Order: sequence, then C-alpha cells, then structure tokens
Amino acid sequence: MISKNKSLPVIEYANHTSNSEVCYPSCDQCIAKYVSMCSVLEENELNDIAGISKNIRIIAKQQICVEGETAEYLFNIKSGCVRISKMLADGRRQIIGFLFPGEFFGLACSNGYSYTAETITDTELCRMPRADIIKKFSDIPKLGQKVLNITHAELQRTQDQMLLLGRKSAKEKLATFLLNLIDKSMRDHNKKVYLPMCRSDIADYLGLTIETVSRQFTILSKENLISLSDSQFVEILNLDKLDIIASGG
Amino acid sequence: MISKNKSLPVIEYANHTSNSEVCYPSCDQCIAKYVSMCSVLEENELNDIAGISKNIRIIAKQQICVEGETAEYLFNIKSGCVRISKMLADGRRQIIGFLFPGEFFGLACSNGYSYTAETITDTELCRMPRADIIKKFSDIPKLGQKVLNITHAELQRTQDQMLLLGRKSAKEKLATFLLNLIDKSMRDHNKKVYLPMCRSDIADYLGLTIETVSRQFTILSKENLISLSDSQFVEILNLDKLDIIASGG
DNA sequence: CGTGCATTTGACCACCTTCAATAAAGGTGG
DNA sequence: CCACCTTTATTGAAGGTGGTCAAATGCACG
Repeated sequence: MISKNKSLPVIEYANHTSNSEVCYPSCDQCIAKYVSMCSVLEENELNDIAGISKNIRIIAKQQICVEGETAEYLFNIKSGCVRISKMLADGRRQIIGFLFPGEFFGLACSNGYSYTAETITDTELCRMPRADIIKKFSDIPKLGQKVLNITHAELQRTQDQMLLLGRKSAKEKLATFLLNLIDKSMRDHNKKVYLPMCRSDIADYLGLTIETVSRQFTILSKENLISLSDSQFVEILNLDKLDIIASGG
Repeated sequence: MISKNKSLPVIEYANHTSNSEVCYPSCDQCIAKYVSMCSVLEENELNDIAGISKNIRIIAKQQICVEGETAEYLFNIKSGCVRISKMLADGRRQIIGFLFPGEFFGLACSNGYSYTAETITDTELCRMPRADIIKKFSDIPKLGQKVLNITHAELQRTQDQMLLLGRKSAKEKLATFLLNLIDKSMRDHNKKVYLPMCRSDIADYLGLTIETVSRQFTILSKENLISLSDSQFVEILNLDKLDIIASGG
C-alpha cells in the first residue's frame, strides 16, 4: 500500500517525537502556501512562522497526536493522508475525517486534543507551536479570519456528515463517500480514485462494519456504477447514478 | 407546550418577515451580552451593532431561515429554543442541533444557509445583517476571534455527535442526549430537565425513530435511571449510571 | 511456497424500523 | 367546564437492514 503512494520521494522517516526533526527550510514549494491558512500570509510573515515551525516526516500507521493529550502543536499536512478519530471506552471508533495535503489539524479549543490523529500513508507535516500560532491570530488578523473561514467550512462538512451518519443507508453512505473523494481528487482529471485508507477506516468513517462496506462495494460494482481493479483503486463508471443514490433519490 | 414556557412575557409575536419588527432597543438585559459573541464588545461597539440589528419575536414552530436560501442575516437567540436541520430529497431529516439563549446561527460560509432553522418554542431573536457583521470581524479583531472560538467549540461538539450517530446504541444515544441537556441547564440546580422539543425532534437529532426514542425512555424509566412525570419533563435519578451508559461503558 | 494480513463472501441473528393500534395530552367550541 | 377532535406519545407485533461470527480468497513478503 505504501509503495503505491508515489507522491513521496525516497527519504528517511522519523517519528516526530524523536530528535531528527529539521527546521522548516522553505515554504516555497509547500502546498499550504496556496490553499491553507498560510495562503493569506506575506513573505515576511511566512518566514516568521517558518522560523518557529518544524518539518516532520512520519511513516504510515503512526500516531501524530492522541485524544486528551496536551495540545502543543498545530499541524499542516504537506503530503500524505491523515485520519482523525474519536473512541469510546470499549474501543468503538468513529473516524471524524480524512485529511489531505493543504489541510491542518490540532486547533483544540481546550488544552487537550479532542481527537487522535494518525498517518494512513507516509506523511510530511509542518508542525507549528499551537500557542504561538494562536497569538498570531491577534498580530495578523487576516490569519485569524482565514482560520475562521476554514473552521467554518469544516463545521459545514461535519454537519453534512451528521446527515449521512444519522439518516443515510449503507449504500447511500458509500456512494456519498466516493463522490466526496472524487471532488477532492478531481485534479487527477479522470474518474479513477485512489483510496489510501483501508476498509476498516472507511467503515469507521461511515458508521458501518468492514463487511457491510465490502458488500456495498460489491453491489455498486455489480450494478456497473463503479469498477474495482484493486481494493484501493475505484473507477467511477456512472457518476450521475451514483450522485442520485448519494443524495437519497 | 407553549404556555409552559415562562421565560417569555405576554407579548405580541410577529413573523420576522413582516414589518412589525422593532429596532433593537437595548442590549442591557440581553444574555448574549454575557455569553455570546457580543461579550467581547465595548459599550460603543455594542451600540454600533445594536444600531444595525433588529429585535424579532417569533412564535413556536415557525421557520426562521431555510437551507439554500440567501444568507442575509445572522441571529442571536435571546430567549426560546431553535432547531437547525438538514433534509434529504425524500424528506428524511437530520437535526444538527438545538440552540438556546446566548447561541447564534446563520454564519454561512457560502451565500446560502447550510441548514434550516425553526423555532421550537416562542423565541426572541436579535437579527443582524450578516455581511455587516462579517465586515466587523476586520474592524474589531477580537470579535472575529471570539466567533472563531465559538465556531471551533461548535465544531468539537459536532464531532462528538458524529461519534454518537456512528457508533452508539439507541440507549447510549438517549443517555448522552439527556446528560448534554443537564449540562446546559444545570443552572436550574436540580436534576429536572425540561425538554422543549418533541419526540420526533429528538429522534431526528439522534438518528432514530420516535418509537425507538419512546421505548428507550420507557426502558430508562423502568431501570429507575430517570423519571418521566410528563413527556416533556425528565428527572435524572441516577446520574452516574446514566453517565456510564452514555460513554459506552 | 508458506505465513500473515486485508478483503470478500456466506449464514445467521439482533437491533432498530415499520406498520398498526391504543393512550394521553392539548386545543376548540358549545 | 366538558365533549369532540387533533396531535403527540406509548406500546405491540412483524420485518428488514446491517451486525456478528466464521470461512474462504487474494495479495504481499520473506
């Protein structure tokens, strides 16, 4: 699975709690400069933040931060895929979201992280001290406003997910999930989607079991709405019909 | 049901689209001054916003704004209870949240409202022009920051609700719901909670049917965890056990 | 080629839904 | 104030969607 992710060059990875971190060298080629909170910053402001940030590389399936832990850092994703989740005492898990390059996480409003974040693929992060960034919201008002916009957009996506979890059938859930992924990766221009996450991640995201997810994949395939060349690669064959299913038509 | 809501004096109500609106007379006794976005404002800033706001009274079970409609206004709740919801094409509904005095809604990030808002009880609102308030985020940075804090807290509550909708059983859902209401109304100091919303509202909030909600109320009663003197009044008899159930223990 | 993990498929079951009937509460008019 | 009607809530019985348990298949890697 990891070897299929071509977006990362061959580099040495390090757990971000180890001391092999390097100071953020340059934001020039960082995607966050264009789409994330950093996009509102002037050159000098960007350098300022880069000076207090660190570049982190983490291999797949590692924890980045844990629900309840003191929230010291804010993370911008430069490459890879991250899942954030919450758990019940007995181990039942709900995945809150999958995050891709340009997105950030860790902006807790209490002292502790409200969710656990883990890498799905090998991931490159920009790690910023949370308290310092929050201070910057005052110094650079447009940064705070940008974060408000991002947070509010995130809130609306989460509310859409509430509708999905509370009221959609298994089939509708999976169709919605696939269409949302298409939206995110439409830059690839074709209708083939790579799923970096495994079936149990999809299940815990949609409030289902892996068996039900698998069965629904099979059903959508048999109806010629999608094609599964590999369990990680989905080709959308009939976007319109999938859309109708996803919206409960 | 309406007559039981003693928080409102006997006044004439008007739909907010009619012309019987009155300019916001004074913020002196408004709860929003203490707990909402308005709490960060100086006297003159508050007056400034009051000058462009209107005081609205709406009777129970009326629409305030509709999903998709152009988002012209932002609303602060002064008294009463409001539900916000989203619908699928075939009528399936998910209630996103119940809002109480001091809370606000309507801060859409696109042009249209992302949800429908309706009064549950008779409600008094402070209606502010959305575009003007958003402009004020720049003029008064601490206002923008306060709204960011509120929005982020709201995001975390919504994520908790995702865990509930995706992974909790009917019994756990209802226990969680009751405990959350207790938290909100603990100012009443006893463990008797008034439920302004009907069973179908609770069902659509928890991703259940009214029958299942009703059955779970009965079960919790028979286990002596709660007492239902009236379908709208719940007394918590065993908070600890309810807590264990709610958290999936 | 064997081991280990992820995914798929099958059989059975349970929780919640659906459908239906009854009970209780609220509102209106006499 | 009570009869009547409507709305809401409760309870019961039957059914279905998705869950649980189990086995088989597929794939990567040594």
